[in-house]
Amino acid sequence: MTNTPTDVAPRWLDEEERRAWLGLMGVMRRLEHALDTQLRDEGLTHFEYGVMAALSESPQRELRMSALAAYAEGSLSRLSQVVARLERKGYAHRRPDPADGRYTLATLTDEGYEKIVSAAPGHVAEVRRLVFDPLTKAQVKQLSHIGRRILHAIDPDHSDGDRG
Amino acid sequence: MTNTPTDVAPRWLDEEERRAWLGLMGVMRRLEHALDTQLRDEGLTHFEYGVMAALSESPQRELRMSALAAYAEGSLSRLSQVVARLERKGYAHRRPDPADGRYTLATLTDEGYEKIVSAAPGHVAEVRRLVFDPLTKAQVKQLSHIGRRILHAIDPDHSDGDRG
DNA sequence: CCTCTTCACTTGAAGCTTGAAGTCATTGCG
DNA sequence: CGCAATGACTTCAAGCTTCAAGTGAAGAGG
Repeated sequence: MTNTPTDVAPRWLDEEERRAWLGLMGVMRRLEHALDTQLRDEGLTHFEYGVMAALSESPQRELRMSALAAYAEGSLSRLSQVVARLERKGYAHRRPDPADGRYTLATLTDEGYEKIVSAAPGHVAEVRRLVFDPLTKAQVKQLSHIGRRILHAIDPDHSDGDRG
Repeated sequence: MTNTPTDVAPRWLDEEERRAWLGLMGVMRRLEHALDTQLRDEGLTHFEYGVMAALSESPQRELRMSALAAYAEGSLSRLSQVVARLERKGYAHRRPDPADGRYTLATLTDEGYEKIVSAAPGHVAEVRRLVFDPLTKAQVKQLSHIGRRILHAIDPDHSDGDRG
């Protein structure tokens, strides 16, 4: 069925790799969508949830925008837009860092904290249902390793304590 | 059918699950971005590439829109917009199915075929570099299994060809 | 001081995606 | 045949993301 013709093929994907690739792509596309759908009732996107969750776990529920962008795996530009949205919703607040005016500190408001606390159980339950329940403990461990290796290939200096 | 938004706190994620989750999220966000970046030189998005690749491997390089949407893991609405874009670029063509006017057949033009053939080697090389080179053969196999299980949890009737 | 450069962040415009509503062909039923 | 129902796609308006350009704070050099 396959054997797509090309003139200058590097190493093509073999059957097993193809299966893995389809699986990975499917998960990437469908999981994100499923999580967004679950959070839709809460009026949050999955990315917004991630941002608020990161803030909620930080000291003073506060982080510099650049640090927050790294946690949330998004560009600074995207984060800026999203935090502006969260501010409009009353969930977050921004202020210049008193220690250095070039930095901006994003803070989770009390309302934002309540929001994330009430949304978290449902969200975690969905994550568990879709990702962890179907996997064995060994597979979860494998997934950690696999994820770390791919991330390292994408960005070698992504703060890793990588060991073999 | 609404998900219970709050209620009881379910089982939280343990350390290993947390690591796996961060890995998976990181891969989802960064890999898609990396692939889009690689294909940017070709003037294609990763999703467009997937659509064209699916067509190129089909008989007559032609598929019904709904079938194509399933292959590409996207909504029919999204696909419709994307194929319109590909049509504007001269890479694809649409026509009503002569056998039943409710269906639409999307076809890859010769120009589109040339495009995908010239873009494929670079793209596959990048996929290999980011995903398969860093993994052992055993991990690739694990990834197939893990992906299949998660996909099954997201959508139980998604063509289940599980053989081991 | 004043200006130049760097750095962290924000804004603007364009493009992509989404869910809802709309279109159009075929089928079912009287 | 007429007319509603179904199904497959398309379009629309709104929202989100992106890259590039812009803003403003801190420090360096004169």
